[in-house]
Amino acid sequence: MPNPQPETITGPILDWYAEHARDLPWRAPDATPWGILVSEIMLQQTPVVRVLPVWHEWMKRWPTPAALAAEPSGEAVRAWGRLGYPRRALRLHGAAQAIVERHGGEVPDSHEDLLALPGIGAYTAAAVASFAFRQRHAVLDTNVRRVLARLVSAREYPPKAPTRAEVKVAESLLPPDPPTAARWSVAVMELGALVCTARSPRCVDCPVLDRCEWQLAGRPAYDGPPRRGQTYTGTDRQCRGRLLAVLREAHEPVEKAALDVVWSDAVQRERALDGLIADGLVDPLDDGRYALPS
DNA sequence: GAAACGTGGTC
DNA sequence: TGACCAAGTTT
Repeated sequence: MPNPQPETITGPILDWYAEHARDLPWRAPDATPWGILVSEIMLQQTPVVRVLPVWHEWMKRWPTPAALAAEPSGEAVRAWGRLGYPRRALRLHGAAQAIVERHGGEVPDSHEDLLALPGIGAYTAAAVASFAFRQRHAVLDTNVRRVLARLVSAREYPPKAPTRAEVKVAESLLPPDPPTAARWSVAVMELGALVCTARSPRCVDCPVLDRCEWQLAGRPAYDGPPRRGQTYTGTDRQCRGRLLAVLREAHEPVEKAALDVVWSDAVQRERALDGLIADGLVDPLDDGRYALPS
């Protein structure tokens, strides 16, 4: 059941955020919608500390969507560095092009238009609409889902995939005033990132400890199905990463042999390379060499 | 709805 | 040491 008095939860968390929020550049008063959008894509499945230097580099080099859209997509992939999931770089470049073509170079402010951009799903559309345009949307990322699972549902962890019920809970807590709702959303995320963490939550520092259903239930351990199970060593993913790293670090097209040396299993190597080409991350040139896409 | 998709730090 | 985790999206 939703809390009958949401303010008893939102109030203390908003107060906590006012005092403990990290000073992140995409939260600065002069942050642009574009800068916020770029940060949201980079932060998908990626820790803040790793994003910071790359974000600054991108903002300096491509301060507007038009600036990025004017460059080859391969430059976005190269500047992505080792953030991981390089298809995000390609999609961000595609989003920049779409913003120029469909929205006159301005990041759109509607959830619907944002959702239509490549690489932007339900979470990121809600996040950009909230954080860049101060709108009222339920923002359900992994941090918020974990906080609400504990606070409201007395579970240590949320379900594997977001459910209708989670959306309902998030909406029931959203303050009516849009700017306040936007601040609330970032505040819950921050609480999840700094206090209500996955592994060792710092409940002693929690502003709503006395209202936490998980705490009141005696912090029962997670009892659902295993939440993970992906090894990395030896996978196609690792192989793709090795291949792409060669192209990122080379500033001109490379011979096939330069790719062959970084992965010994030829069958897997060819499969991974084909995948990269199919994804548009690698361009097979007519002369037999390979390059980042233009 | 499950599976694929990078990378590096932590306990 | 190896499993888990970090502001998800796409197919």
